[in-house]
Amino acid sequence: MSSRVLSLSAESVEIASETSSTLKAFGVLEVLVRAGRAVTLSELMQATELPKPTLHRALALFEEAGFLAREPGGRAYIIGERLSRFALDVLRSDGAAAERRTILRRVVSEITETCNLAVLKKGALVYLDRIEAPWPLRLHLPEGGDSLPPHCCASGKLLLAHLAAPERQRLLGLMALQRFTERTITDRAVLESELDRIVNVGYAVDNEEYVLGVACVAVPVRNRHGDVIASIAVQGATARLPLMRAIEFVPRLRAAAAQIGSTFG
Amino acid sequence: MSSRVLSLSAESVEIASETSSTLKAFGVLEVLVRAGRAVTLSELMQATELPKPTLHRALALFEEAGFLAREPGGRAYIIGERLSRFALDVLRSDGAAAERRTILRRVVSEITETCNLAVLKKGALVYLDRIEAPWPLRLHLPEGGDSLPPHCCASGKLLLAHLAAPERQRLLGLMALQRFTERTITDRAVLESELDRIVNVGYAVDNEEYVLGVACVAVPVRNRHGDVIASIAVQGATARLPLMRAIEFVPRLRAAAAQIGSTFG
DNA sequence: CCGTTGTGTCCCGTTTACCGGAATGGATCA
DNA sequence: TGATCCATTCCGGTAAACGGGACACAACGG
Repeated sequence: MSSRVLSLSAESVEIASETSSTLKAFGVLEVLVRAGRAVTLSELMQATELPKPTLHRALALFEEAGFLAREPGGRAYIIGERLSRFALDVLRSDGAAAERRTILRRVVSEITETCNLAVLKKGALVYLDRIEAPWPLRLHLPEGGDSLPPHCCASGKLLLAHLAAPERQRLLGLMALQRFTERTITDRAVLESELDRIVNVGYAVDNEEYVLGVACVAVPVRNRHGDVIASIAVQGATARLPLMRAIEFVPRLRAAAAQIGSTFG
Repeated sequence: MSSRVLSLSAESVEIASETSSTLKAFGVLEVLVRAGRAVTLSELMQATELPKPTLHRALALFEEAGFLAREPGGRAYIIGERLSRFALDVLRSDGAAAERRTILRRVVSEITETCNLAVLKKGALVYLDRIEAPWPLRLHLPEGGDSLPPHCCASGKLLLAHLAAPERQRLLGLMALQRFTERTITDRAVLESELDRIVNVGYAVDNEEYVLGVACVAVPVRNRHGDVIASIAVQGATARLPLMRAIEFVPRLRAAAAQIGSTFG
């Protein structure tokens, strides 16, 4: 049937609940683009759950600006010249990202375990990049936008540990220390001494503290002033990668961290 | 030097005089993306002539939503994961994509061998499109989202070869050059002279360097400024398509490349 | 031929989120 | 230590987005 609702209902909630008109409009574009064909107003209404006039205004705006166009002979919207050009520019301007990803990819191909590059953003851990090792058993973690609680993963603890003392205190005081497994550290004093230990040994581990059966080891990435600005971590199922073996990767991770650090101005 | 003012003054008038906040924000993204590197708030102020708080709000919005990210350790803005994914979706489902597909299909029907259209994304090769020739023996390559290592396929080498010199150097220095067959080029110096040769002759070959029994020939797709932005390649089992015969298709591929180049604004 | 249904577009009073000058905070360098 | 530059936040005024609803228009079926 043609009643296929663009199969994008997951997205719809986000878009409709978005407060900013700009992001709403951008979400509409994402839906349209992912459909992979000309899309009509009503299809977009179903997919985004936005009111008709709102959608119409956004689409008219983009059409006026050349980002969208109308299907010749029909009313459905298609991608415009300007948006197409913009997309090409995006893909061409990924110099530094390409470098980092290449370094990460190389580590993964050497140790054949999943690695990631993460930073702390507003007190939460977010991944800048992640390369999966080609094992069938994979951990499905929030990609890109979403974030992880820092108190229970290696990267998070590592980045917390290297914060300036007052900042670290402030964050620790605010964090909920939610329990995920029986090994999650939920005691503030214990976490604090763990962080001190991490600074001393120079790496952090997650011994099934977030997901049972998954262990991680993280090392710091430093800029040229020596500040810790990100972390590289290796992560894997303990069945294949027991913590002790993961720790053996620390020297290799450190080498990659040095390379990646030098890509940050 | 770094005193380059993004050389985008032409755009600035439009953006500052734009009434809609959404289009203003989009214009900012266009400027940022065209810069091709991390850009700071003040640089964008000069390039767009927008007031500081306005810019800051737009950028914070995009950062929050994952379209942009910060240079870790720095303040400059870079392209985020979500924008990158969006761009790839646009190029794949563009109205122009239909046109490109038509051109590609015609080539395939003329030479009855599989052809594809690819770009580099974050240092890896991704297909924008691919038309299979109707032979029973087909190569099953990573579909859709996945990507290929560039050092061992014709398109990858071709696109690497046409990168700006410093960028190419950095990427080469970092790549793992994993071996896939006995013919894969795993020596950096050899690869480098191969890339130089590719620039000179104007096409690239893959002589069973990725999969034994599969050969490819790739030619560059250029935009109207002459920049290499993508590649078209023909690929086939050597049993049916020995490399020497594949090379005979170069003129035909070049003609298609010229046509496809003109579909990229 | 005329309802009916499924569309796309427009109007307009309400409200909210954007605007941008100015003040604040926080680096870096002399 | 103070000067300077730059990013970030504040805040009152206002313009722009919002969305219910009405209207046009086509495509059908009775």
